[in-house]
Amino acid sequence: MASDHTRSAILAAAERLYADRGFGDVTLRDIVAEANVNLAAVNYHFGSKDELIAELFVSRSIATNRERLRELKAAEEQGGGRAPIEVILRALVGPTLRGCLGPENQRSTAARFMIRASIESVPPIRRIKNREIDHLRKFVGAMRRSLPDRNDVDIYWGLNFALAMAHHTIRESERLTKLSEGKCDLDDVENVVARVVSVATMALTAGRAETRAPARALARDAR
Amino acid sequence: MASDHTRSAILAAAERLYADRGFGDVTLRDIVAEANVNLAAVNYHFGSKDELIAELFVSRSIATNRERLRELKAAEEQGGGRAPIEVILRALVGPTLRGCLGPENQRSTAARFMIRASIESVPPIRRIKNREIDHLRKFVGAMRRSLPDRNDVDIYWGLNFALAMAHHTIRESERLTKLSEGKCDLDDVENVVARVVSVATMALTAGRAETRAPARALARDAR
DNA sequence: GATAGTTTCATACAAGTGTTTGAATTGCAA
DNA sequence: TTGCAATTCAAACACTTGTATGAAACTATC
Repeated sequence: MASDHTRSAILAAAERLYADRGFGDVTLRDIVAEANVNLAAVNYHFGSKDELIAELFVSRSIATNRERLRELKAAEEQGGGRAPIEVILRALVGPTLRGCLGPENQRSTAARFMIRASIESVPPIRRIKNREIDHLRKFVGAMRRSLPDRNDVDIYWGLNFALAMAHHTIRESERLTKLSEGKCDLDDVENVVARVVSVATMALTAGRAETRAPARALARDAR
Repeated sequence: MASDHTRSAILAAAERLYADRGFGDVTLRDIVAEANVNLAAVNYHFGSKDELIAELFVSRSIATNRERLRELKAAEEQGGGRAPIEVILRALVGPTLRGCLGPENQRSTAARFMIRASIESVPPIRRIKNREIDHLRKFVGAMRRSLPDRNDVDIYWGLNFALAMAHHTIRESERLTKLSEGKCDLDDVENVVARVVSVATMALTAGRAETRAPARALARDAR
């Protein structure tokens, strides 16, 4: 079975580099340099570069999903099967935001890697990514239980917007900081989480009549 | 001055391919094949691949910005210097959503190219992208005039979330369709625009006390 | 301590990339 | 038509990429 040392060194180095620089411009030679191993080691241990990426993504994916679900289940059990929508949304976007924003030294390479993966969509990952939908369905279920008289379409849109705000804020954090001249403090992660959750909650709980058929009359007037 | 035919054929082909497949896997040889020109033509007319991308991005960028600003100015003039926040947001996200979603045959390659550019962030584009911030500032100004008693931080966050919802919905439209089993109709673009504008408006106009210090007590309780 | 299996290493390889070159072709003015 | 510049073209170039090879080093079992 051997030491496994090289294997995990490669995984760690690859995750770090991909998280920092994206998949586009990280070569195998970059990875083996970072890991201090020989070039051929990647193909020896993983078969190919794509299989390395896939293994990295799968293992990180199930770890992340497990964490989010743990948080969700705990909340639902505590609430006797129904959690407040804010808590559900917090379980959905909190871990990722916390892992990607905040003080540099406490960001997790895992979270940043997953964000890269969700953005760049490189072939080996795209092939696997379908199962993330099954994971999201569990959140849809919890949201349905939390808001029983909300229709499904609104739930889906609410979920979509919650993820949108979280991911976009992470991706464009630098631009938001620059645009606001530092007035939007992205290091205050809990504030960011609260804002995202607050807006998503509003989207999901706003007056029914308005949200079911969202402001179309107004849309026409505005043309 | 010559015919310019080759030049514009290359630009069109490149835009089409980048819009469809992203920057990652479109080679110079793909472009010249699509444009029916010789390989060397790109370097002859543009100097390098990066300069081709940059020129494409710059020209599309100013065109898009001009359109958004035209819509914004018209609205403000009609309202005597102040436009309703919904109309401002509509001018911000409407054109992009309309250009990227909806029936296949009426999507604009320009809009789809710009979305790719905003996602993949390839080096030649990253170098130019700063001026987009100046463009966004004009929308910040309009939003300030529309909501004079809102503080700047809330404005910035509202703008950020509006763009977040629009872009994310475009990028993940396929996933949302699959997740909702078709119940979220992304071909009904005006409905999508209305939803995004509606939620962003709520984010920007919700009760002051709540949004200024967003639900932090609740956040603590939820842990 | 010899041996067989595993792991490392330097090196080579094939394929693909953007770019360059120099000759051919074209288009246009004198 | 002639001459000259602009443009096109096929081919080659230099470089980087992921992968394969075969020898060397290591490890553990007998």
